[in-house]
Amino acid sequence: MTSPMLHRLIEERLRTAVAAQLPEAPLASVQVRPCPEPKFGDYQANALMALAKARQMNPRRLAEAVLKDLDVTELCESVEVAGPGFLNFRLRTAAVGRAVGEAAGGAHLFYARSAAPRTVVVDFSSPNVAKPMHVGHIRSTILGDCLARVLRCLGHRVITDNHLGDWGTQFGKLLVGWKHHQDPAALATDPIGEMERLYKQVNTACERDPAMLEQARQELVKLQQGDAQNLALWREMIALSQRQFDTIYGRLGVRFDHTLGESFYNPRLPAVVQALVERGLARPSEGALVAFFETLPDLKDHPAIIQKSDGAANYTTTDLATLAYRQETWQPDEIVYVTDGRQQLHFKQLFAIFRQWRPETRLRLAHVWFGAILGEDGRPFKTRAGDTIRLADLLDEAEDRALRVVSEKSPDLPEAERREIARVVGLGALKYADLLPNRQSDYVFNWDKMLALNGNTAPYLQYAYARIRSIFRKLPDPAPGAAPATLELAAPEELRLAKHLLTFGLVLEAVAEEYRPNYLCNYLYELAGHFTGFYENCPVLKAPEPARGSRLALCALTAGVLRQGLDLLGIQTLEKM
RNA sequence: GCGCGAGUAGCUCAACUGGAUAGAGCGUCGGCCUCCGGAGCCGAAGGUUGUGGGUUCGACCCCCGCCUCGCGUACCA
Repeated sequence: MTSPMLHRLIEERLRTAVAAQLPEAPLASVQVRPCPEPKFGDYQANALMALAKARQMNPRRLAEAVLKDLDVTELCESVEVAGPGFLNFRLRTAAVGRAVGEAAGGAHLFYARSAAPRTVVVDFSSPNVAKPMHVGHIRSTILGDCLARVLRCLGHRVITDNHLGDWGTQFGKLLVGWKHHQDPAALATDPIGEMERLYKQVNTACERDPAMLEQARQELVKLQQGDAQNLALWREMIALSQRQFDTIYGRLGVRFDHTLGESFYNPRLPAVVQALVERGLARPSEGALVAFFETLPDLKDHPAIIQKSDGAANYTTTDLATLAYRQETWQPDEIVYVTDGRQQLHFKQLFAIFRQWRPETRLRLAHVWFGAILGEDGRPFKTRAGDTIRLADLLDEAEDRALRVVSEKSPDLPEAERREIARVVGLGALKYADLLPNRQSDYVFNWDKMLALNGNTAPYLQYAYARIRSIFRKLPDPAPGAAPATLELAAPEELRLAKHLLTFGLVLEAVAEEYRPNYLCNYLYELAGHFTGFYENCPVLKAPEPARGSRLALCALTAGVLRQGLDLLGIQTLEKM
């Protein structure tokens, strides 16, 4: 009867009872969820109302009938029909104590690995070669990494792939700049800055000098035709850029299983175009090859070009080739693309073409899009001079600001320790600020808010963790005895904390299902709040047994869930701060 | 024009398949230091969820109209 998640046990039994009453009813919708108000109970099921409605039954009568077939007596002290047909479950304290005791014994941490693991490709970050990573890359990188971590934690096979922008028309201009205007000293000290400068210089020149533009085109054509010198220079640009990416990803703790950039798919593009034309999915129009969507209302007026009039493929084609490659290579059940919301139309087109091209596929395709990061003025987040903010500078500033706070609050710590704390706190704050808002809304960037020690911030959660850890440092016996198998949960604050711990897995599943890490942020913040209530009202070290053992176990489990939850957000914890 | 998205407390944001009295932080006001980390805690005030209809036992959420803002809308990605 044991399980990391009590609600799941209740749910299974409820489904059995519903099936007895309504044998034909779909059981997936029958779910048990936490009550919004503790006064109603701990968990509720409201699916019966919908089932009754669809069958023109009296919802309360159905609920009462189901209740007769439902036996959860060892888990719940009461099950009631409430209001128009809610089913409210109130857990037995002993059942909570047992479940939490199992976790304290190391059996689980309130979540379960999926019974049906999927293979999921997560495509995120995707910076461009020869350009600095900037603030525009942070949300994709942080969100994608977090989703990959959560999916992995739940037992899915996750493949992360960084789809670099390493091909395209910009390389014609870059090659012109590299060959004629390069400053070797600058390239040695700041290769990305120098490449950026070269691109801007040539790009500006092209705008007023057709000869320059033509020269860039020639270099691009040579590159595309496999010119040895241009290929070598292009590879060097990629290598220099990759070093920058590695540095940033190293600081962020982000890693990729694969880095297959756009150029990897070049050899596959002609076959994709040919296949689409042969299947009648694309046809000539105004000199280009274009896919039309007459039967899809959303896309009726938005055809997609798959081959430009100059014969070159564009990003729709590259993405189709990428999609096909991933399907053939990894046989995923699901591919998740983490990009900003402006690409919604592109992904609608991409998915629509792919569905027509491979109608037999059961692949789940998800465009996980996010809003913009804005400055205090409500405009896109830029430097005071109006320039794009480099990601490296942003990370530096996060650490600098955190160091100032740490040095002010803990001046006695050695500098090396303060710097390490500042690194963890600063980066954690930055990531958390990105993960906390609903990803689909724009959010306003604010250093002071993200680094605050109160409110829903990473430093607050890290602080909560460190505070718990300090309790264990105060133990006279550094290796306390085993936690009790069943916790005593006499105080209301203990019970509330324990019940909240029980819902960790539910939240992780919601994050994975809807691709929304903010659920996890809010869960952890609530957990810290429940812990505070417990901590203020329930002495731990001075409590007599058996309360002391139970409370120590609650502390250890809260710390464990905080650490695990923050780790899933890509955020580190500290023993002291 | 069309499409997508947003509009929730003074500000920044939440709100878990439609579910019960829409919640936090900041700011404001008022409390709590003999106590395991005060980098803290407790409390109060603050709302016609842009607007007008509709569906429903029940709507921030679904449908229709309107207003405001952002983004996108065939050869950049």
